Amino acid sequence: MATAKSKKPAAAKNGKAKAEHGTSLITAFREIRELIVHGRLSPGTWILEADLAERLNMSRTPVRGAIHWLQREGYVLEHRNVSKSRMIVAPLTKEDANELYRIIGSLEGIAGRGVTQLPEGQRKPITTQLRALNERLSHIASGQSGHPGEIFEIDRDFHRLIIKYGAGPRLTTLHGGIEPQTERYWRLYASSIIKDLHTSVQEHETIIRAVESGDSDAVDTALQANWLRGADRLGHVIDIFGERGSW
Amino acid sequence: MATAKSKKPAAAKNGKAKAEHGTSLITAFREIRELIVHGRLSPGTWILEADLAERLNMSRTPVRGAIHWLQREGYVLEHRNVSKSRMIVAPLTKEDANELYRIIGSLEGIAGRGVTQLPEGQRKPITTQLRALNERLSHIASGQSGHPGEIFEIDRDFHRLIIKYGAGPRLTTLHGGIEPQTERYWRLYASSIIKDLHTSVQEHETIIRAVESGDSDAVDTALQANWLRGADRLGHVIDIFGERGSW
DNA sequence: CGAGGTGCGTTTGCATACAGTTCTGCGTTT
DNA sequence: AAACGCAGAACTGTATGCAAACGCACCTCG
Repeated sequence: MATAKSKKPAAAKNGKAKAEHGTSLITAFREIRELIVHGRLSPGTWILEADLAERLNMSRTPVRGAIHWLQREGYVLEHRNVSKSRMIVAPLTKEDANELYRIIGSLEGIAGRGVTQLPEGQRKPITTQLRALNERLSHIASGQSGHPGEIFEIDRDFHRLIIKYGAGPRLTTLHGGIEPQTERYWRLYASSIIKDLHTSVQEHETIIRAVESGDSDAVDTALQANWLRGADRLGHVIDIFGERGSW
Repeated sequence: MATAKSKKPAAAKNGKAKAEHGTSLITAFREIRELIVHGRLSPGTWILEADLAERLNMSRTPVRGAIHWLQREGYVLEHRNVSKSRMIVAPLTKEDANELYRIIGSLEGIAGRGVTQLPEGQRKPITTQLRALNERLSHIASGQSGHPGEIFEIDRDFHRLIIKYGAGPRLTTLHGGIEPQTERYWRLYASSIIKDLHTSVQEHETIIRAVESGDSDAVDTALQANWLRGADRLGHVIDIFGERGSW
């Protein structure tokens, strides 16, 4: 495949697929990231520029740029040491998960400190929102009703709130680059998440209380603990099902 | 400038300027980063692809990619909200410095924890190296002899050692992207660094002792404190000399 | 029969051409 | 004289062509 592609050379001319907003490069970046995160590009498989370009109805240039971005953020690795890199989708390993979760926990810890340094008038509505999200999680935990996707989204929103109010521009960008990668692992983890959900709810409750008390160290610690526990739970699942999952 | 540049269209054909190793894109990335870090591209000024391409003797394509990398890492920002980004060299502000130092301190804290978890046989030679570097700093501090560049390099090597032995691949990459940005601020700071050098030496000593004792929390805390103190000192200088420095 | 070399195909990386958009500067009009 | 509008230029973003390099397979020689 991806051999003689003289079929749609200027197919994107009539602006069919670029209907979204933003530039093609950003579109390509998001699309390819989605493909990787959702597992449509399996971990360990190698990436073909021309193939993706055709799939996204654009030229190789923006696709190329997007792949390089993804490489820098860790979604893509280069096989073979130097020169003429052959890009592969980053595999999912236990060590990588541990490192990834440690990093994001640490970053969110910083953001959590930022939240505590807001005046109390601003902190109050934030805790209200956090509590509302955690309520929903708690409700799902007791009712065993929600499907994994919903749980994931609520949890993600919970953490994003902290970033939104506690992180500066740099930290926000950094987090935005790393956070989606946790979704790759989360999908592995989804199977066994529901039974541990109450633990997560409790950890979140600890975080909220720390925010309310305004104790920076406690917030930092609680956020890191939440992620580290997540890494532990994830590591357990990986031990059972094997690395790289069953995509 | 950067107007009608029909002079050296295929000048790079004979492989004159690409004599180094690696691809052009990586070369461009390093070169432009150097230009920014060393202040030859002043903070706040806007970046012209064509101009840089001519300066580096290559086409706009790799330059373009490099600029996008730099943007993602925070060396470059886009002026004008969305669409048709006009890139500018990231300005140096007090808030940014604080955020930057907090982030890198946190990341090195993780690496520090990693170091403490090595078996003692491997940890010993590391502390020896750390001590040797700190000796040199201490010597300079008492003799008031070294020039700022040397001090910077020794301090950088100190922190890089911790990354080298305590960080995984992800953390190493992340740190490698962020660390050079501290140099931009360090140059601002250079003027008043020598008189505070003994403080830095003491902080390093604390770090080393924490590593020796194998106390993860202590190492983490000590590293973060070192960076936070640095940010404080830097903030003081910025208050005096004004933002954006006197490049 | 095995091992090493060579040649071809595929793919990446770079350069350049082209189109769209925005900013600037000058002229005209009120 | 000042302000608004138009025209022109310049810069960014994208597409495509071209060359070199990597990998694989086949063929040949020991």
